[in-house]
Amino acid sequence: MSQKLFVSAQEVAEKAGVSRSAVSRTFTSGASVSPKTRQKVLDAAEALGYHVNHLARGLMRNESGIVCLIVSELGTPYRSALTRALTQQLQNTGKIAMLINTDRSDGSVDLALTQAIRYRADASIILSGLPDKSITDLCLKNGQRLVLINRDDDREGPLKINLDDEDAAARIATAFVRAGCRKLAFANSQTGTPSLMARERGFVAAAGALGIDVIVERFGPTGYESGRVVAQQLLTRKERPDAVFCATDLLACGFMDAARHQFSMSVPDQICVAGFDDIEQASWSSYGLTTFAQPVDMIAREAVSWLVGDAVRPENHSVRLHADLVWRTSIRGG
Amino acid sequence: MSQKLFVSAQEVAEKAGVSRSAVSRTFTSGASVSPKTRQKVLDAAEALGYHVNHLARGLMRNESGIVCLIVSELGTPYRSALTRALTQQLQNTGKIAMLINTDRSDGSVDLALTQAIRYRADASIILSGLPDKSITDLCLKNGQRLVLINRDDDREGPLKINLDDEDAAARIATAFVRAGCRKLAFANSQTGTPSLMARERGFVAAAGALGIDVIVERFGPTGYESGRVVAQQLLTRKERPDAVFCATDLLACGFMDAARHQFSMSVPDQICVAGFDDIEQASWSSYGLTTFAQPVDMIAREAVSWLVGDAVRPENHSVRLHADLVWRTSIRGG
DNA sequence: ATGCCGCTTGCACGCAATTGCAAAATTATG
DNA sequence: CATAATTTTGCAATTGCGTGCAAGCGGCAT
Repeated sequence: MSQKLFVSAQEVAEKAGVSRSAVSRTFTSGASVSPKTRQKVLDAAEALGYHVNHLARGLMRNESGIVCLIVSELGTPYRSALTRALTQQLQNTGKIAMLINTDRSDGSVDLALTQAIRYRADASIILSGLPDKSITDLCLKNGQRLVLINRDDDREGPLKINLDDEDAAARIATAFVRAGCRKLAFANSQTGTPSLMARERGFVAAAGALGIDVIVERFGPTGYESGRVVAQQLLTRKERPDAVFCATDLLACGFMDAARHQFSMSVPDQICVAGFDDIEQASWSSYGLTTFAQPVDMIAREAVSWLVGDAVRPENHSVRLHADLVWRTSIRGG
Repeated sequence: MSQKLFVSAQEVAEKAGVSRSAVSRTFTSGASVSPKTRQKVLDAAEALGYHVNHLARGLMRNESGIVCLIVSELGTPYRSALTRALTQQLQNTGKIAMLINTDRSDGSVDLALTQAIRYRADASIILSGLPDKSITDLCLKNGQRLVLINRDDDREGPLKINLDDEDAAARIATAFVRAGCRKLAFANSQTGTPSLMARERGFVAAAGALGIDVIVERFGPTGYESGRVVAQQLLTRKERPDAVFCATDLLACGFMDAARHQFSMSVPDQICVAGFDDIEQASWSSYGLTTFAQPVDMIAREAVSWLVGDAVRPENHSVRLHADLVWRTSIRGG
């Protein structure tokens, strides 16, 4: 009574008075069915509430249609925006997203990928963390495609999508100098993820080329609170910086709030601030943060089109996308 | 050569020198296997990189382990926080989340549920929109469980999780009055979702009971920009309100920013503001928004524990959770 | 009428697992 | 040591579906 099973192709076949294969062919694009049996099947299916079992189909075709999204800190603006774009793109191409949370703990990503393998996901997209080589090898060996977003890794096989972090950092350094700033600082988290470190490297190097030393301060995870703490550290020095590049917008928001409300400083008059990601909050008028836009839609498009493509893909495929500078009011001039 | 298939239980059985059932039993908790065959199987599995095929398992057991999350506007702080909590809870209980984006378009949710049926999801959790009755009936008939979060619907079968929106709205009305406000306003979006309308109703009713008329203004979707527009509408009246309850925090942030930066008003001295959701940004020092906290973790726990429970569930199960008032600085006094 | 061609259709097998049942192997008991 | 009791184990059936193969069917030219 309660656990009534789903309708199967068999039942549809009986009701339509055809063979089960006819039902199967009706729902398989490119199969040979005459228009009239096709219609009989569709009517019967509609009447019974039949829907193809994608578990069984996946079993046969050896292609589940599932793509695994591996994410940490989904509650964060940038991560959720990217996740949204990815699931949307996947849906548009007939795939479906499986979502797995990870945390900082060791092996968390490996566990997620194991789940992806169990469900025979066609591919996995990794937005956070970096899996063990043995696991990625297993994925690849089984024909599962892998996409690494913003994780600068040099192993072969996966598609790697990155931004021009270093170049962007250099651009903002010159922007600061052009605005008359001379005491530059970089605010980072302590997570040390590849893209954050690339921004730091690029900023320090570009400033160095202009003859300026950069004060680098790192603290905690990549969030608003850390931005406040770093502000505390930078603004209690005897020589305050007059421009700060924050590794992410969340850090920048925290920094600006502390600078304004705790140290009564004016942005951009006394200190210029820039961020990275272009989260929605960056455009809110309390911040007006000048920042670099992550091209989330383009990232999603690149990832998904590569996943579904049967084009022979080069062994070491890597995409580098450009981050546009979005100019707002947190830097003087412009 | 490329599409090397996954390792099957058959191959593991051969390598371990046992039958395929022994392999199956090794990976089925509660099955009877002797310690030594079990070990032989585990060794062989490890060596070959074998992982149980959950598609096939789901087929046999008639239980896929998949739970469908149906969400719109995932990029939004509240939605992403709730989604995160849900996927985490699901993982903790051995289930896995499938994520489907919906938009405002007709039948978008129905399409999502169809996908859920195709993949034989054990359950679906709907965070946005409301599906057609014919579809939910189909889900329920097939033994798929349904959870509706913040969608006040009266159909039988699904679990409904709601907050005490009306009561919360009444509490904030008295708080405004206690702070000395007399000209109350309510800022809403035009989406007219049940919980938003409940907040509006509750606020208007409670104010009415205190002898106060409420100016209600509605605009657009539920986001920051709409908050700004509503501010425009409310603050250009000849009699400005001195307290505004915004249906969500995003609206409240937009409202506060417009009030401060566009109308040069001081919050809370000239106007008090309250929101709903307690998104992370509400606690940022630029806002310090007094708001009601959505108990996302508790919502997730309730939903998931009901999904996995075999307890006979009453036909019309409904949970009403309490939204705590988080007092910050956007209302005078306290 | 016969032969040929092309499109449909059904049969039967295979995909990767779980599980009831009975035989075999192990252990406990008299 | 024989017998009973208790696991363990393998066989075979089952889940829902896709697909190669051969048979069936209709149309057309000879």
